[in-house]
Formats: sequence, C-alpha cells, structure tokens
Amino acid sequence: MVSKLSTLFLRTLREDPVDAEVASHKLLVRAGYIRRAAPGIYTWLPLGLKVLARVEAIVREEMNAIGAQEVHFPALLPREPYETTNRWTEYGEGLFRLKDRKDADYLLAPTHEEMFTLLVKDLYNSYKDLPVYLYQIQNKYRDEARPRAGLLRGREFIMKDSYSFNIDDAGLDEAYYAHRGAYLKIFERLGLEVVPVFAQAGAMGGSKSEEFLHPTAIGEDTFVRSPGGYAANVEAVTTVVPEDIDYANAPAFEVLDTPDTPTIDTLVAAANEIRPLEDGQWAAEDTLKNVVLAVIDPAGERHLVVLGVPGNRQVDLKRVEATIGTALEIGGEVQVEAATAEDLKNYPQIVTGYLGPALGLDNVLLGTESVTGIPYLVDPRVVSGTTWITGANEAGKHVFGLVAGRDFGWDGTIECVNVLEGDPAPDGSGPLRTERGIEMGHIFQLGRKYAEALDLKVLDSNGKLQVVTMGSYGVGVTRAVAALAEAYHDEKGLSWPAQVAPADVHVVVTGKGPELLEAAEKLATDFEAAGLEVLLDDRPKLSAGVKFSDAELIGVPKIVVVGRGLADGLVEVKDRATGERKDVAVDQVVAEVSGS
RNA sequence: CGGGCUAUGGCGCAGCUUGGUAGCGCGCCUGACUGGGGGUCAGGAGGUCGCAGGUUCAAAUCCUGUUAGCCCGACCA
Repeated sequence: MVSKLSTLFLRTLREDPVDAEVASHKLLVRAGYIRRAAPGIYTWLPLGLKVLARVEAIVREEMNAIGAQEVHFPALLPREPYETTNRWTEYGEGLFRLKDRKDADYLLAPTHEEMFTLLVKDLYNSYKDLPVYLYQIQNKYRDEARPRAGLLRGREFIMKDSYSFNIDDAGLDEAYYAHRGAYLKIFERLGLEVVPVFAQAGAMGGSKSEEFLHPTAIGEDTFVRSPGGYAANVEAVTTVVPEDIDYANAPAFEVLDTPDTPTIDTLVAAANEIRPLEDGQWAAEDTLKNVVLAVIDPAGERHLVVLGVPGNRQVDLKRVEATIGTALEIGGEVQVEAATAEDLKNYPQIVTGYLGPALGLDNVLLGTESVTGIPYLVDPRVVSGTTWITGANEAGKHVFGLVAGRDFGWDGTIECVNVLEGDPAPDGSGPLRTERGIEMGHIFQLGRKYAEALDLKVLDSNGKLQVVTMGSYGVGVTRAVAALAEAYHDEKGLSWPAQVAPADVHVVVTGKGPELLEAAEKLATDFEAAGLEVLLDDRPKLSAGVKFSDAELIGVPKIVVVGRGLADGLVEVKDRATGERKDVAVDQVVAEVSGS
C-alpha cells in the first residue's frame, strides 16, 4: 500500500510536548503516531495504528503457534463475576466502575480471569475437552494513581491476555512453559531484549511466576541479575543468611553520648568521631535501625511492629505487606504504613530517633515478651553474634557493640528490605547487580483459585468432578510499542526495526518539476507491487530539509530520495538506522531495498 | 494520600508584580521568490485567557472557591 503524506492524517511537531518526559512519549507524539485524549489515555493515529497492528500480528502468530485460540470479550462487564472472586472490592480504586440506567454496577475490565473462567465453565465439562488455551488482544482499564511516560503506563492499554485450563498440575506446567517459549519468541521477533525474572507469585495466589523485563534506565521495575544468570524482581529475592558468629570474646556493649544524630548518616559520622575503628571506618551497615510500622488488618485495626534492619538498607513496605500478615498471625490482606505519633502515644519508652531493642537481656524494650509487647522482627542478616550500633532508648544516646543473641533477642526474621548492588545471589551464582526494566510480559501459574471461586469443574476419567487448574499470561501490546520506540530512536527521531515499522520504505521527492514527482510515484507503485508498504512524501512546495527531518522523525527503516540525481538515472537510498546512504540506479532500487 | 509547579489560538511560551479589553515563535491559509537539511518577503485566519463567583467604571491581571494537568514523594531508626 502507498500512503501519500500529502493526504495522510498526520502533523509532525517541531517541539516536544510539554507534558512528555521520556523519549518514546515525546517522539510518538511529535512524529504523529498518538495524541493524548486524557491522562494515560491515547488516541492512535494512522501511523501508530500500523505499528500497533504489526506488533499484534506477531503476538497472534506466536500464540496461534502454541495452539491458543483467539476470542474477544467485552471490556464493559457486570459486577457479579468480580463480586464472586471478591475482586470488585479487592481491586480498590484501581477499578473503573460505572452504573447503567437501572443503577446496576458495571466495570471496565482490568483483566479477564473471571470471564474466561466462566466461559470455559459455560461450554466445557469434561476432562476430554482439556487442555484449552484461550487468548484475546483487548483494551484493559486501570485507574492508575499516576499514569506516566505516555504509553508506558496508561489507564487504557492493550494487552494480550491468555489463560490455560488443565485438569492437573503437570498439564499446567506444560501450558506455562509453552507460553514462556512463545513469549521469548515474541520478544525476539519484535527486537525487544527481555530478561525473564522470578516474581513474587503470592498476591495472585499462584505458585510459579515470571516477569519478562526489558532492561532500560527509564523502567519502573527494579530487578537484579548475577553473572551466573540468576535474575529476579527485587521483591522476590531471598537473602543469603550468614553463619552465626561466636561472641564468646566480644567486648561488652557501651552506651555513648551521640547528640544530634537522628539519622543514620549523622550517627555514622558521630561514631567515627567519638569511637573510631582501628581499621577502617564505621559504615551505615554497622548500625541497626529500628523502624516502627503500623499493620492495618482487614477490620481496620492497627497493630504495631518494629523491624530491625541494617542501617544501609531501606524497608520496602510492599515486601512487608506480602509477608507480615503471616508473621503476626493476622489473616487477610493487610496494609502497612509508618507508625504515627498517635500510634506511639501509649509507649513513652519509645524515643523516636534513638530506638533500640534492648540494653542487655535484663533490659528489653522490644519483642512480644518485653515491656512494650511490640513484636520485634529482624532482617535475616541479623544473626546471633553480629554486633551493632543502635539506639539506646534515650535521646542523644546510642549503644555500641550490642551483640545479637547475647544482648538482645527477636521474635522472628522477615524479608523486608531492599536488595543492594553486590549482594550475593541466593543460588550462589555471584554478586547481584541491580537494573531497571519495563515489564513487558508476565506469566503466572494461577492454580485453582479462580476455578474454585467460580466453580469451574469437569468430570475426570473416573466420572468424578475435578477443579480445573489455570494459568494466566499477559503481554503489554501498547507498552511494547512504547518500549520499541524507547529502544529504537536517536536524536533525530524514531528508527523502527523493519518488522514493526509503519512502512517498509519512505520515498521523498525533493525539488520541483513534474518528472520528479512522476518518477517517485512510479517508484512507489513498484515498491507496492513488490509487496512493500510505502510512505510517499509528495507534499508540494516543502523544502528538502523539512522532508528529510520528517522522514527521520517518522523512522521508516529505508528512505529513498528522488531528486537531483534523477537526471542521471539515480536515486539515493538511505538507511535510517545506520545513516548510510548510496546512489542507486532507478531500475535497481526495488531490488536494493527489498533485498537488504 | 502528601508536597511542589502549572493552566493564555493546533504546539511551545510572554503578558499578571503596578487592572485599561491579548502578544511572540512554530504550525495553518494566500501570493512571490527559493528549491538537497526545518529558507526569505508580504498579506491573512484563528483565542469567552481552565471553570464559577466576587471587587471595580473596567479583570488574563486583584480576591475567594473549584476543577484539571505535570513532576516529586509515599519508611529514615
């Protein structure tokens, strides 16, 4: 097909839109691929739609290749199925809800687990019908607190979501790995580097889960990888627990004046001044910071807990939320936040900024058996025999040389802090380094949670009802477009890989004279006949510079210039990505472009 | 949810302190010149200044309220 720029619905912008921060957002708007309709909601223009269609085609082919079948659900759904699985409530403010004229509740679907489950329940009832893999490519709606970065995190976005239905766990495994393989192929074909990383499966109730992250500095997810090939989301990394240390010869602790040291930095500086080490310097990791958190149970009740973690680490509230409920024996979904002054008003012993667990076992402040009774959990690195600088529970004083196990105890350990560059990989494959990535896909073994909630059962070979086991698998399609724009651009504009570009060749006419335009139009038709998608810049009276700049901004991989060389039977072929250009005889151009 | 900033033609911005009826660049339209890197000149079209209320003879400008957007944060012992 030939699209003529003289009539194509397109307007390129010379300046970056003011609300765009990242390159993909700026360039997709400037080059006329998308327009913002509302925060996190975008309109697709002709060029953008072509890229989107090509990405979708690749996704479809690979899904079909593993035997998945395409269906299409409405995005507008009734409340009821989501009520059954409790997600109407659990999804909270992230869900777009609306009412019809009879005041009945509807929602714009954030994902479709319920609907797929019900559809299979509707049509199938025998183990002989399984396995079945179903997918759709469809709009999803999530009322993000902070949509950002254009297409990267939108409130309306296109996702390929698929679901597998199996009679047993072995089948689920097979479905999972089939999808895993398909995803690796999809991203390879798209030209998007991805790293499969272990993810936390807990929240969705499943057992096995991996995210496919595209490494990039603007990514919103942080993950770690080791030289030996370990890769995990930071929330899923487990700590390598050090060996206990013999403290038989450890000196007694001492309490020292450390005025004006409310933060770890000031404390470390003070420590190096008043009690310098013979070899080296005190560092943040020699301190034990004690963070008071409030855990809010489903009934809204607030439970205090103190976490003791090395001073160079940050408590990650998400990690805490995932596990603290179990640790404190609180059922249901909990929320965690920093304790407020109100929370602490009944604990005059707690001196903010100078909190410590104990000054010897006969003077214990924290822990379920202590005077405060506040549970005290520690990072797994706090093992018996480690020594710490920590608060002495008196303003302006810290205790030095407090030995874990000798001078203080704890109620349990918890994975609650961030991973740091250089931490060992849990599988012994070397030191971890942190990287940022965009989540391009996610695969989950859901297990029987949804099937049970929605009563999806089939008869097995013994004529008994069995609950079906499920997997769910997603690819962010619009996000892939953004990630590709992010990965393939330079200072002049976009530079698409051939397989997703909005066209295969961009023909530019420069100079005046009807013979130039005629030659270009003929060339465009020839390209079309050779099976190529063509963009023809036939806009009259525009200077060559404007057309060249637009061609580079739009980013079609091959640019053919019909201009001053035509008198000698030559046109220029430019490679958008490499910048390489050469003169080619007019009758050789089609072969040159389609052959390379 | 907290903090900061912003809201003026399609895009990017000035004007606001000190009220007087809106301006610049890009883009768009007409014509001429130019014709291989966002060219030049001349002439045009296009804005109830986010919304509501108030003060005033007069409000983009001052006051009150409200809505929306963008960025940052959402634990610091």
